[in-house]
Amino acid sequence: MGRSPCCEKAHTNKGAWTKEEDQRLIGYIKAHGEGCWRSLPKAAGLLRCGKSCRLRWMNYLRPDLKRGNFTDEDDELIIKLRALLGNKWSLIAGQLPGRTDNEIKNYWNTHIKRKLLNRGMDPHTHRPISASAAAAASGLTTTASAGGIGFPSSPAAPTSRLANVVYTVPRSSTVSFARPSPSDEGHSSSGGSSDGPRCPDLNLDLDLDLSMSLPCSPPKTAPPPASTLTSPQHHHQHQQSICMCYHLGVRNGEACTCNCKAGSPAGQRVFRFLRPMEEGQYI
DNA sequence: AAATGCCACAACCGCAAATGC
DNA sequence: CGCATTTGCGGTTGTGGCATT
Repeated sequence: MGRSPCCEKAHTNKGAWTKEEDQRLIGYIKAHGEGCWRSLPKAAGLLRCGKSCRLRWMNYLRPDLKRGNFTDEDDELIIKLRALLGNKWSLIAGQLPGRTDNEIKNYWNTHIKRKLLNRGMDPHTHRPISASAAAAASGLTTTASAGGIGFPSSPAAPTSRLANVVYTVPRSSTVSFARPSPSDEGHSSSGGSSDGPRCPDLNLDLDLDLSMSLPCSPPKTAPPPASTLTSPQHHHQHQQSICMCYHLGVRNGEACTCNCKAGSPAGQRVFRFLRPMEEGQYI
């Protein structure tokens, strides 16, 4: 019963990849492109499951990956994005070209958590440790503490079922979140148990680089050529049609009322999208 | 020099969304 | 429309390398 295994485990290698396996995978993808991960191992002569091949390629072998240390600017961006998005590592990685979700996730767990602790910040709540400790002492869980990211908690905040959250972004850019209540969002992955607004008014001072590519449609719908996906030219071409809907979790352009399709004028930009809240998610 | 502990990173697992039929 | 399959994501684990004792 249940799901069939993704591959025939008895005949697949596990653990660290060998150079030969890497070369086989690189060679196959160079010749045939990405995709069809399920059938790729057999076609490429690899004794691996498709998921393993995909992970190896995405996290390690992709030619556009940036190796090396994170800069302080990267750190700060990750901290802000993590505060904004929660553990949406793939979305965070989308803002850091050449970095993978796995890499950022690991980096967060190993470096940035400690960095925040050294600053006296709780890495989970992004609030001063003392405040978190006080909240903990008073019996509040991190999820229940309404404040979120370093702004004062507001117990008197309204509990509207569709709380609008406006994130003000420098460079004349404003990001708006309209968060549906759990009963409104049937597509939420884990249902969500948000009771009350978590971030009624937030200014993260998030300095988004508008040159980053943020396609309105999912890559799957309109996939750009892999070779140009991360090229500076590609970024430049999309500077005038930025929409964060897809990268922030809304698929198929739903709930997107931004001007990305028509090409918004320069200057003030307003992005609107639904941000599904995960169960136990806090920002 | 050997033993032990810690850390960082790669890889795996399970689940949910997306897609195809 | 419903089911099966594929893909992608996030949490967790395993392991190799380095530091310390």
